Amino acid sequence: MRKYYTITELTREFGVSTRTLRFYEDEGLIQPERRGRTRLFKSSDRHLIKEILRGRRLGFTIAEIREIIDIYKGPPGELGQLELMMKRVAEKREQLKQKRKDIEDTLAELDNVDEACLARLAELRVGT
Amino acid sequence: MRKYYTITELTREFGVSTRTLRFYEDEGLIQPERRGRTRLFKSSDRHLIKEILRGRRLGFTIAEIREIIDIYKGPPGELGQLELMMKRVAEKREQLKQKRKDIEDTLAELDNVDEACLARLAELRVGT
DNA sequence: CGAAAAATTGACTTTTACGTAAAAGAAAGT
DNA sequence: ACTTTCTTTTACGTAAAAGTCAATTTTTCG
Repeated sequence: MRKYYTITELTREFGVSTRTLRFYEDEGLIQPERRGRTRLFKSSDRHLIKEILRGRRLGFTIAEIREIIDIYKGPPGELGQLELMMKRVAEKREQLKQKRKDIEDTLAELDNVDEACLARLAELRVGT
Repeated sequence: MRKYYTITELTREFGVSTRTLRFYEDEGLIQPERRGRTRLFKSSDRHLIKEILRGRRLGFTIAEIREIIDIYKGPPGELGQLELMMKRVAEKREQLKQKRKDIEDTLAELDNVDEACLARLAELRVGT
């Protein structure tokens, strides 16, 4: 386990710019330590970045990603808060399931296209 | 089977604005007929809109959605084009599978959160 | 130490995907 | 016929998510 990552190490690993990581910091999604002015990223920050980018790939907005991250931060002590959190978890789950269904549907259509292509290829080989 | 849909019928059905549908037309994603100036949407247009919105939910850009739609338009005749298309189908499939994996991972983390919440709830009930 | 490479801040710009408003032509109900 | 409701075009506006540029530090390494 490494102690710290520099910002450029992480930009290279994840294929994002420094501007992007600083933007995420401005947005409060990550809070790397500082030595003087320089940012020091720990592996927990690195992991958070992974989650942020995962959310991004799924088309979530920064606000939505923030919600998800807040959820990960662990359950609060108070009863009302707990119930609210579980409700939010349920909502996110529904969103994700919808997306998964969208993916399955799209994959199915791509399968059809693929078959049509193969059929057309076969025709061509026979020499239409 | 209905013959035509008006623009507002579709906006209501899909929960989008007229501006959005016109925007998609400007972008060449749909091409409704015209009677005079008024747009007439057929069920094929309606179906296309469904696909567009599905892509949108998945976080695809308009350009990417256009690619997918172009793919659906059916296999071209020429061999080179066919091979190109199959390559693009394969690429999209990979993108979608990545997204699906992202979803599974996120769902798994939500499961953990849920469990933690339930555990905390149990503690509260016993009276910590 | 001293130069080169890396990091920081701040400001301005860009792109995407629409929102909004204005002005005017068409449709439909009474 | 008249009013209300739709619809259209044109044009400008905007929020989100960075990109880009410039001017400074700060670090690193020979």
